[in-house]
Amino acid sequence: MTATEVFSPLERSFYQRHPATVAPELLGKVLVRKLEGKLLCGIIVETEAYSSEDPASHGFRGMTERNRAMFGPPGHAYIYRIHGLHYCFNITARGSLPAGAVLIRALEPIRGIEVMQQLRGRHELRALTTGPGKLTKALNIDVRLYGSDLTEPGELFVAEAATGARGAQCDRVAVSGRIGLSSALDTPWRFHLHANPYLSR
DNA sequence: TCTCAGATTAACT
DNA sequence: GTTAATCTGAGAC
Repeated sequence: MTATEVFSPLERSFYQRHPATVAPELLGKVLVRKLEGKLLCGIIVETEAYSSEDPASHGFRGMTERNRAMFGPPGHAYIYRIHGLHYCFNITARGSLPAGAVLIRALEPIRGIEVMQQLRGRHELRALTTGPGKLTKALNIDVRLYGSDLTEPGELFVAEAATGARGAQCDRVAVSGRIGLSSALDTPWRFHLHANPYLSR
């Protein structure tokens, strides 16, 4: 990493829209994690949209202690634990909805890869961030970052695509049904960059 | 108060 | 292909 690289967070207005609109536009953006002076970055290659009008969403049945961030202001981190073991990282996004968020499912690592390998305990690039629980571990994301403002250049934020980053933003966006759900499978709210090698599956 | 399913992963056979 | 690991909230009792 060089000191000349500057990442600017996306503006709040980017997140003040429906999750299904925000989710595909997040593809190709860069997730930036500052960790002990080091910079860990990855291109977002796979997302899923969730909203309070969706039976599969945590926000569907009202606010609980865990999901309260979904009902808060847009552009913040919603982090939760799944199956008692793994964390999933979401970005809150909603227009006039009472709650909404976009799940980040997979990244393409571009900076701080050695640190990610340490955190994950794995060496293969394709095993670092190709799943929701994997990327949170690779970037050391946990509940300490719950509610973080992703429009501020702090420990964690989302920036415009870095120049020369494999031209990820030129890839085509593909749409499909979401993964791992038992309800609302006919809602095509999973978005990913076509043929990217770092998709979760 | 108790039970179960879940936006998952990795280590088994 | 199958299963264990193990936390939270909803729904049953």
